[in-house]
Amino acid sequence: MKNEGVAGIETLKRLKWDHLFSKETLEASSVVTYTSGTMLCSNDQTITSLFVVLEGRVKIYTLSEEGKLRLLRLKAAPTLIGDIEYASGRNVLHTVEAVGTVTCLKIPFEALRRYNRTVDFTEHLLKGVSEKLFIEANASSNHLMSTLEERLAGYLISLSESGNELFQAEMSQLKRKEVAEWLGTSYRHLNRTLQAFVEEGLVQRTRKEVVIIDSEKLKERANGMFYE
Amino acid sequence: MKNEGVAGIETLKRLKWDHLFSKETLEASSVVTYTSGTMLCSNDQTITSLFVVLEGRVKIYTLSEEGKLRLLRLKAAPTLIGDIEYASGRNVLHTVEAVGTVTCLKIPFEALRRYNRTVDFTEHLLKGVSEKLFIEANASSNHLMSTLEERLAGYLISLSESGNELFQAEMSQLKRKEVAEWLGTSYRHLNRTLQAFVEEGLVQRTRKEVVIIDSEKLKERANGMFYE
DNA sequence: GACTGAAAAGGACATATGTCCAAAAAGAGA
DNA sequence: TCTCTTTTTGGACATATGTCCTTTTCAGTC
Repeated sequence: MKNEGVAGIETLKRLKWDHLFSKETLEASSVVTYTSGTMLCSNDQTITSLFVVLEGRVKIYTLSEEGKLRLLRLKAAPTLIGDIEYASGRNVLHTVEAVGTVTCLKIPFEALRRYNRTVDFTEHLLKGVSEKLFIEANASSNHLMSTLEERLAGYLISLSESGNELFQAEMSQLKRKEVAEWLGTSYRHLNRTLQAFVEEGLVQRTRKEVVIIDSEKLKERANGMFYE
Repeated sequence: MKNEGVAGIETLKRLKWDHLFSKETLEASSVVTYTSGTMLCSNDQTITSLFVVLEGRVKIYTLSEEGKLRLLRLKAAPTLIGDIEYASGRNVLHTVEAVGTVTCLKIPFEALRRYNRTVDFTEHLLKGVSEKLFIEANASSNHLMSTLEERLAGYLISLSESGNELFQAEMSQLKRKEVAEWLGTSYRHLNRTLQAFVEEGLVQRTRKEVVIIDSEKLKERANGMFYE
């Protein structure tokens, strides 16, 4: 790790992730900072490094050829980017973009292959990738099997219930447009559905935010949909 | 491994998977045979063993509370079942059902944790889970971003192109109803779309099968959609 | 060969959702 | 305060897809 790396190691220790990497691996790595809006990697590209997001938040999405955006998640540090590609040897699955300033530890795949094939590290990757698969699979099923009304109600409920802090930290404060992208619908239709909730007295809508009025009925509308 | 296990080891060797498991692990495992239609595991259940499908084919799907079926894949041996759950510690993500007779090596998670925490094995799991994530993510994007027409055309093309033998082996010979479940649509709408293709002279439809007539135009209709 | 159950085919209608716009409202600078 | 841009809001319309049925066709089996 280059001279600027000390801060990186500190953070790794704080996260209890320092045991995952060998000395040689860290020496081959560097701490990188990205300004808001920078892509850490994008769709279908090849990448050659793993990113350990140490600080900041990233936005994960796919962009189709026709330019449609599918927002998957906002993720807060700590998180891994490039794990799936490292594991599968494929091109980048999802585009990742910095939201605000982001600090990463950038570790070449090459170094991982040479100096880091430990059970600890591999199990860490495995656990992480499995979690991502769970989230993706659920999102996918949810989308397939329910209407926007249910998903939107689920989203609002998930933002308001206690015990769901991680989701709230990551997914609140989306702009309206981003909410639409995340729910996989058009801005227009999101508004329409929101309007319906307002008319039924389930929520109140200001220009800035949506406030839940009748969380019981809203929960019924969500029909079991809940995000975490 | 119990006395019936010899056949299991033979198969593992043939698949070049024998180096993945320690002697102790194999001793704690057993070879199990399932008759057609049996569930190896189902949605939201807990499981405690990994299944190495040695012979036969399995059907992977999720069943929602309302009884809607989402068919994910037909998979031929060799394949792993329960890897995601082993890795994440969560309940079963997808229901798995035997199609025809299926032979598995059943390995308790317990034994894996005790006797099998090797880099080789963990990397094998990691690679497998990543692949599954890729397939799931693509399916999900495809579904979100394209109409049934495109997906159906893509399915038909994917079944006919050479160089796609794995997909063909696993996904041909679905019944019409299953195709609908896999494409995530209703039987009715699948028929309607098929009918449109017939009217345009893209395919010919007998009661048993669909034959491609104009694969060029069909490919255009698929609009880049291709499954593998 | 007639019966029967499963699969195929499609008519009729409802609806969730997308597309395209235009007007209103709010901020951001100058 | 006045522009200029961005965001919000919603009208009008098209369409992809689901739901519910009825009819047809075929593959067994008694």
